[in-house]
Amino acid sequence: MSNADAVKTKKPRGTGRRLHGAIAHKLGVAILSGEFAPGDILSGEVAFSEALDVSRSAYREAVQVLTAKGLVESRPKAGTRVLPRSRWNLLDPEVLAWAFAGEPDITFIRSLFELRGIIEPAAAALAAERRTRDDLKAMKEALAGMSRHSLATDAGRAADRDFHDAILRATRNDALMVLSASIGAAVTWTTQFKLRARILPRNPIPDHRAVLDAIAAGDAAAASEAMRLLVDQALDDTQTSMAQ
Amino acid sequence: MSNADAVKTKKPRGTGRRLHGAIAHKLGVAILSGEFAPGDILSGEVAFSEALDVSRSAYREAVQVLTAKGLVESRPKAGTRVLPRSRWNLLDPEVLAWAFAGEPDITFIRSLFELRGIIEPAAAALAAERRTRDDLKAMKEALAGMSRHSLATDAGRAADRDFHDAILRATRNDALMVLSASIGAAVTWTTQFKLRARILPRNPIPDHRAVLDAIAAGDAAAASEAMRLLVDQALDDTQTSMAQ
DNA sequence: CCGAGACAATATGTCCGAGTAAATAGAAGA
DNA sequence: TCTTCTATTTACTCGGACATATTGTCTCGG
Repeated sequence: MSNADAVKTKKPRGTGRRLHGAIAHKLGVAILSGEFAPGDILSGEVAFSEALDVSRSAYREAVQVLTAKGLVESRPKAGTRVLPRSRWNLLDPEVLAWAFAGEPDITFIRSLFELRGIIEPAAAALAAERRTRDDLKAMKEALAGMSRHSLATDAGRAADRDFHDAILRATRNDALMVLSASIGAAVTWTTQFKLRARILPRNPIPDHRAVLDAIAAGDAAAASEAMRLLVDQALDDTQTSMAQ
Repeated sequence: MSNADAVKTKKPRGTGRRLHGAIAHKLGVAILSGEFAPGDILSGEVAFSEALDVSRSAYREAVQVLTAKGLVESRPKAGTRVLPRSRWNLLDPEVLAWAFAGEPDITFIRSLFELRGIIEPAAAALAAERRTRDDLKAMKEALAGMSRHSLATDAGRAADRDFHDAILRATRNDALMVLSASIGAAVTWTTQFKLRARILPRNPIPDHRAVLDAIAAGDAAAASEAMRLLVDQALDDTQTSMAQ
């Protein structure tokens, strides 16, 4: 009975995740924040696993996660190398979460909004053509949720996400629906930025209702335009809140 | 009596990948092809690892990869469950590869083209405004490569990918550049479909040149329109080749 | 007869140590 | 100087053991 083991009874429950998930989170945030730059080498499985106080198995499984998301690549003798940013799956919801865990790059946020400005108006147009009664029902419920709760609450932000999600689902396009998670994350985190900067976003209900009305009417062009306005205003709010 | 071990000298080098990568590939294809449907449970780590003739560590690392891509979720006692399709990271290059490994869903291919039809014209417009001299040079070289080699060759398809990739890079938008891998994959595999169906795609050079010229001229509207035509024609070719 | 709480069974999660294979750096030779 | 070979370093794979958490069941009480 090694008495040294008795001291080691600490439970490294850093997050609520599984252990390897927590390790992946830690490493992912470190990479996204630039602590480990592309080209850097995380050499030494044993060294890192010991430094993080986990077994090599847990560390390796964490590295597999990072590899699956295109953040690193590991080869014998060469070690585990951080890949260039172009290989990162930046639209992966988890990677996105890591990117926003630190202080996110303003340029990157603008990129996300530019993507929203491309995807969502087009999606709204498609939704106007293809939406079913159930889709409209989901949108209305989400909008009602936004009316009940402020965007300052989790419930309000969830309703906002649900609204945009319902539109993307109404496009009946799997590839677009996948982007829902990414775009939803962008919506949520940018909203939190505004709050962090003590900026109260203007009342979003009218803009959202305009989109809903156009989709319900089956007017693709109007839906696209209404959504474009909505995204533009959200970008304005975000930029002013980051400027200060 | 370990003489049975001596027989076990076989090298299960299924693919060129690492072992856990090969397992992940096998499981990923099985899931994408519908062999394992959402909700199905891959219960029994030991059973699966033995069935695949690999250690439990290798199997677990493979499952971590699938988990990272949103294909499965595993919990103690409950087993490893295949997640609903909406949770899959269908735009992940590796997942896309698994989707095209079997016989891909026509609906899904149409979804990808719809996404291209949204992204690429908008990207071309942005590229027209932001392209540098180096960007134009890359596009010209890619176009030259397409002229030299037919799309029936790997080199030709690579040049095609390079062309679209250069445009997305010229947008100076990280979020759009990430989609490059996905869209590039869609371009490559759909081109191969046409070949498999003995359909010779029409000469793609003029269409591509039109896009390049508009971007070089800095005419965003023209670039967008030219790209829209290009994608539409590619979709036409693909649909006719799949119809037969 | 039905519901709530305790309990045990089971599958995943974690850890350990050894041995294998591969890729790069260095040494030896041409 | 260039090529080839060796040798070391590093990731990769394996098998086993223990810990942990969830779930289904069983019992007890209403």
